[in-house]
Amino acid sequence: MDFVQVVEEDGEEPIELPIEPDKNLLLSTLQSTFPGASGLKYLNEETKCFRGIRLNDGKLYPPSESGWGNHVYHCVFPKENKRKSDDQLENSTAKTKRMESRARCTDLIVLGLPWKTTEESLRAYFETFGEVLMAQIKKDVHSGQSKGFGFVRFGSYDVQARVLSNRHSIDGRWCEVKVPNSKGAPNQIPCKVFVGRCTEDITAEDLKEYFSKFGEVTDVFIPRPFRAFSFVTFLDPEVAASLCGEDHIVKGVSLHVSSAAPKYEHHRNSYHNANNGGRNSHHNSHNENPHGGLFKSKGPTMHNSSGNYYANTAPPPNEGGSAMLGGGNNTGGAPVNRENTYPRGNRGNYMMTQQPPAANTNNSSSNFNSSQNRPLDMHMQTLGINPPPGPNSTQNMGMGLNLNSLPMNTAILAAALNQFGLLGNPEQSGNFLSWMAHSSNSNNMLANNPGNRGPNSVNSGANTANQPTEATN
DNA sequence: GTTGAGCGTT
Repeated sequence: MDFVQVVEEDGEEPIELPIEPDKNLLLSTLQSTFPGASGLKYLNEETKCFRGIRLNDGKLYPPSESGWGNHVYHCVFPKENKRKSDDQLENSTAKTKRMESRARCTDLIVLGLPWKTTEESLRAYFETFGEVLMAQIKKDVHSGQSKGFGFVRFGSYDVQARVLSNRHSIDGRWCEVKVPNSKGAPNQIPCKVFVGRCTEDITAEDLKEYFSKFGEVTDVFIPRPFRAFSFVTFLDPEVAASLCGEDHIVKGVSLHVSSAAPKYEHHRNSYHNANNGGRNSHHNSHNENPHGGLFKSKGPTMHNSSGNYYANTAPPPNEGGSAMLGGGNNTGGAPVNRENTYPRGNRGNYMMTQQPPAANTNNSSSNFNSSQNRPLDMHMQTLGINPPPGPNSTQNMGMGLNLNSLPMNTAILAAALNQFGLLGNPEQSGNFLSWMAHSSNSNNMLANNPGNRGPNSVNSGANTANQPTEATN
């Protein structure tokens, strides 16, 4: 068997690596000794330059017909910041690259660690791939003994991707590195948009035809029975993003495009059940739960909600009691959060994306979200109004609204809801109207007198906490 | 003090 001499750094003692019968050196062979190495180079005596070794299909090829020669080869490691000029590249592969680099890192679980591996040695191992933000070993609380697994987080997605695609021998044991089950898919940009103000005569084909001029449409979903909104999924999430917030006229109707998955970042490091952008779920991503049951998938509890689709479907009439759970997509057996489901017996069991309604069901405002078993936010999206973002927004009034951030008069909203027949329950409509009267006063939308918040303001303390302050000094 | 599929006291 022939060998090639390889060093990681100049001046080190070379290590001889075996080459294959066809004279190639397997990249995996190289990486088993030099984790993170992406190639080889050697000093060309004639030019005094380093010459790179051809890599194709996981094989490193000898630099000349005569083979590897007597060179001492140097490992090449990817430079993390090499690709700063990505913006100049606009072909589709560059775009894909860009999407990847935009994707965020997640903690990775490292399974099968030797008992002896420490956080230091774990970090040292992975630092050969790139910047390590965190390396931890899970230990028994009492004994301090390693449980044989740990977590690692990288500073760049490229590094993370490379780590995930390699096998790892850490402290003499083959270990597995995976995205933890406790995470959803890594955050990605949604491919799906919400299209509000649809009329019944607008077909999926119409939408597809119209929106295809912006990019490839991979899916159109129109909930049945008719509910005045639909979802359009694009192949390219950037196309989807670019359309959000716009009005588009289809068949003479002004449709409003908005995000299908408002991102409410409750936990900074939370990628739980993050919407994967529909890329892997074009046929399974409408969150429709037609049978009125929970999603069947089980698994470790997820913390829900970042990037969950937002109340985009309601059950058919008479099928109340279903809980629309979490998330966008539940692909890959992504676990479903059961924590945020409503208790049994609570009608209008829609996921609120944040908190179940307060126990006080007599609270009039809390009923609005249950109007016809649909969250008010959904109605708002139907009207092309995005629920206001922000961690506290759905706590206002207990109903997913920060009134002051509404872009419109609540009276108009009420009228529109009535117009759409979304306030079917007279009792609840009554509640709605009384709430509207309150909120109209309190947020001065009708009074239109921003400076005046006199003693008649009906804002409760809880709500005023989230009101924008009018004078900051 | 043992072990070898799993999923993280923040």
